[in-house]
Amino acid sequence: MSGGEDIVFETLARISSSIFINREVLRPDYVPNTLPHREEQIRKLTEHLAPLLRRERPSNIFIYGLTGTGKTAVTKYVLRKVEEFGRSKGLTHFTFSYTNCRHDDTTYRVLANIVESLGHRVPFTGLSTAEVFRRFKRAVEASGKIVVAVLDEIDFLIKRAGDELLYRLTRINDELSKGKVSVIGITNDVRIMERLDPRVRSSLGEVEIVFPPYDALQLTDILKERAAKAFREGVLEEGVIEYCASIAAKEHGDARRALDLLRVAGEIAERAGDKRVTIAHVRIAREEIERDMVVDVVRTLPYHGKLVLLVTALAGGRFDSTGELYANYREVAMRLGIEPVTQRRVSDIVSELDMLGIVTAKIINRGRYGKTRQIILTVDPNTILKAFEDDPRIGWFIKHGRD
DNA sequence: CCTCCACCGGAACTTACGGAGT
DNA sequence: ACTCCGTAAGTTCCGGTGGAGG
Repeated sequence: MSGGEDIVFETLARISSSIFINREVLRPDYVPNTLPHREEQIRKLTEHLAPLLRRERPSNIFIYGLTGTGKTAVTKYVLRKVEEFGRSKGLTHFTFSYTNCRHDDTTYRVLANIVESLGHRVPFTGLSTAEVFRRFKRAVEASGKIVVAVLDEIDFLIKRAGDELLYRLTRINDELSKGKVSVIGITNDVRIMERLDPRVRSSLGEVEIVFPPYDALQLTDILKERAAKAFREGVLEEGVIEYCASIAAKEHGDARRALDLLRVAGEIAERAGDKRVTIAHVRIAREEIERDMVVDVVRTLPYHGKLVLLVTALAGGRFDSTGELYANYREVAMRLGIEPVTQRRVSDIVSELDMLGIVTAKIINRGRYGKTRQIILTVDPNTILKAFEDDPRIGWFIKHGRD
C-alpha cells in the first residue's frame, strides 16, 4: 500500500514537472485576461451594458459569429468586469445569468436555469411551462434587480422551441412592477433571425455585434499568449504554434480547435515522456481528437442514427443522394432484424449528423433527376467502424454479418 | 422558357416514459 | 392513486424547389 503511494507520488511529480505549468488556460471554457483582436467587440459590448451603472435597463443585444471566434469568452469577460466594477462601487441592483441553450434547449429548462441563478429552486421536470414562467416573474420581482439573461447558442432554443420564450422575455418589462430583464442572444447561425417573429427580431436586434473569424496570424497571436502561460519555457518546438494555427484557420478560424490541438499535443508529449512538443505530436493530437469526437457521437446517437452512420462508413464514407443512403440503410436494418424508420426520419438524422460535424450534407440539384443531398463523412470510415466495435449487435455485424 | 424529378423540410400528431403536485 | 405535463423518437401528410432536359 505504501509502495502504491510512492508510485503515485513519483509519477505525479515527474509528469507535473515536464511540459505544462497550467494546462487549464488552454481549455475552451477558460476566460483569459486579454483577448487579442477583440478590442472592438469588447468596447461595444461594454458601452451597451454601461446603462446598468445608471440603473437603466440595457438594450437587448444580439451577438453573431462562427464557433471559436470568441463570442462566449468576450461576453463572459465583459460581464465579469462589469460585475467587478459594480461591486467596487457598491452597486447590487443588477445581476447576470448565463444559459447555454445547446444543453438547455427548451423553454422550460432555460427559464428554470435563469430562476435558479436568481437563487430559487425549480424541479427539473413536472411543472407546466406557464408555472415556471410565473415563478420566473416572481423571482425577478422579488429580487427587484435588472436581470441580464445571456442565452448562448440561442439557435438551438429557437430551432427546438420556437421564439415564444424570446417574445415573452422581450415584453416582460411591461408586466413587471419591480425589476427588469435584458436579453443577450449569442448565435453562430447568421440566418436564425429570419426565423423570428418580426417583433422579436426588432427588439432583440436593437444592438448587433459581429465576431469575424480569426485568420492564421491572429490565431498565432492568441496561441502564443496562452502558450506562454500554459507551457514551461522552451518546450514548444519551433513552428508548433504556427502549425496549429494553420490547421484551425482552414477550419473557419476556430480558436477552440487551435487551443485543443495545442493542449492535446502537449498531453501526448507528456504521456510519452518527451521533453518537447513537436509537430509530430500535433499530427497525433489531430487524429486523437477526431477519434474522441467520433466515439462521443457514436455513443450518444439514437439507434437509427448509429445505423445511418454505420451504413455511410460501410459505403466508403459517401453517398450521392439520400435515396441511395436510405436503400442501403433499409438493407442493413433488415439484416439486423430491425424495423427501419421512414425516409423522412432518416433525412432528419442526416441533418443531425451534419450539425454534429461528422458528415457534410450538401444540397445538390440534378435538374431533371431531382434535388437531393450529397452525404460525405468528414472522418475516416475506419475510425467509425472501430468506434462501433463495442456495440454488441453492430460490432458483430461488421465482423460477420456482411457478405 | 417551362417541366418535372427526387427529394427537402415544416407542421401536426402518436407513443412511451418519467417526474411533480395534489 | 391519479392527473397533468414535458421530452424524445418517430410517423403521416404535404407544400416547396433548383436546374438539366425537352
